[in-house]
Amino acid sequence: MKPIAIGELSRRAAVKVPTIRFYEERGLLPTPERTEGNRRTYGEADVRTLRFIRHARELGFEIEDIRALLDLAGHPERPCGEADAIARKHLADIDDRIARLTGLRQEMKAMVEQCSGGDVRECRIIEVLADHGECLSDRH
Amino acid sequence: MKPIAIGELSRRAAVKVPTIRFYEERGLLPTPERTEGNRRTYGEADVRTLRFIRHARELGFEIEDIRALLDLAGHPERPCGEADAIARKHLADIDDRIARLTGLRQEMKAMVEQCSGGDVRECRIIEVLADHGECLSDRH
DNA sequence: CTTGCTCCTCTAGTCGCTGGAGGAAGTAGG
DNA sequence: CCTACTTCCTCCAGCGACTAGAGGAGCAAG
Repeated sequence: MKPIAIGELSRRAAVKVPTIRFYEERGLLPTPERTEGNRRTYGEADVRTLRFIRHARELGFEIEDIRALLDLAGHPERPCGEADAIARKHLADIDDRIARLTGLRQEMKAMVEQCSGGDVRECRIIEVLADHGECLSDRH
Repeated sequence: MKPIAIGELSRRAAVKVPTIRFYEERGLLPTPERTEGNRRTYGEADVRTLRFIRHARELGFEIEDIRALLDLAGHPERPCGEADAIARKHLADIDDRIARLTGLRQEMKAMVEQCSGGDVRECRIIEVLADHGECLSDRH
């Protein structure tokens, strides 16, 4: 297994180099070994971990949650109730966000469709934004 | 029309007091008049403007976009193509976010359901997050 | 050996707030 | 009129999660 440089890790995990260093500083990634010339070297495990982190971030997990999950992953003998709790919390969260965004989409769509292409005077976009009472949805 | 204090404005527009001052500093709210004792005083127009801002923020508009919209609103003689463009950009954005979140929801749901309640050893949550290839969706 | 890329550390900036310190002004009750 | 309480003022620091830049060193290919 040949060592992986930070740039390659960056490409393979689709995470920018400074962000990798940031994750290391925040304790999400283990302190990597260094070459003689003081460069970080990684292995395949780090690629997986970093993908895990990126993926979790895309799912909206906060750094703290991710650290908790990684801690858990590092201790396979512990029951996974905690990981489950974190994930469930996020499921609820995601449902909420989808509902909100769907409502907002309705409004935004209506706004765009009602725009007559004329002056701002008769532009519904600004009107609708100005008066919350005109919203199509009350989900927010 | 009696003057409105910042606290009342805050309650009526559902925007925190420091956030109001922040918006003022960022040029989203006009510099308000002051009382003899140096307190900001607002009017009904400010309530509407602030609601406009809050609403736009909830829709995910950035401060810069909001400033552009407000500028437009202040010049009713200009054509509203720009407002339309901003709103359209956001509609596309929202659609994208909904699609992504829906995919993520699937995954998250599968994760939670597959959690056996046993050890981390057989916990799907960590596995699924660790390996992007197991995703149910390719939308992200 | 030189060119050009990657990497190092460190610091500062981004966005959109949020909170606190320390003090002045306004208000309601006695 | 005095006191107590609330609201407001300014200024400054901090949050999360990066992102960007300066200034310098290491390394691989031609």
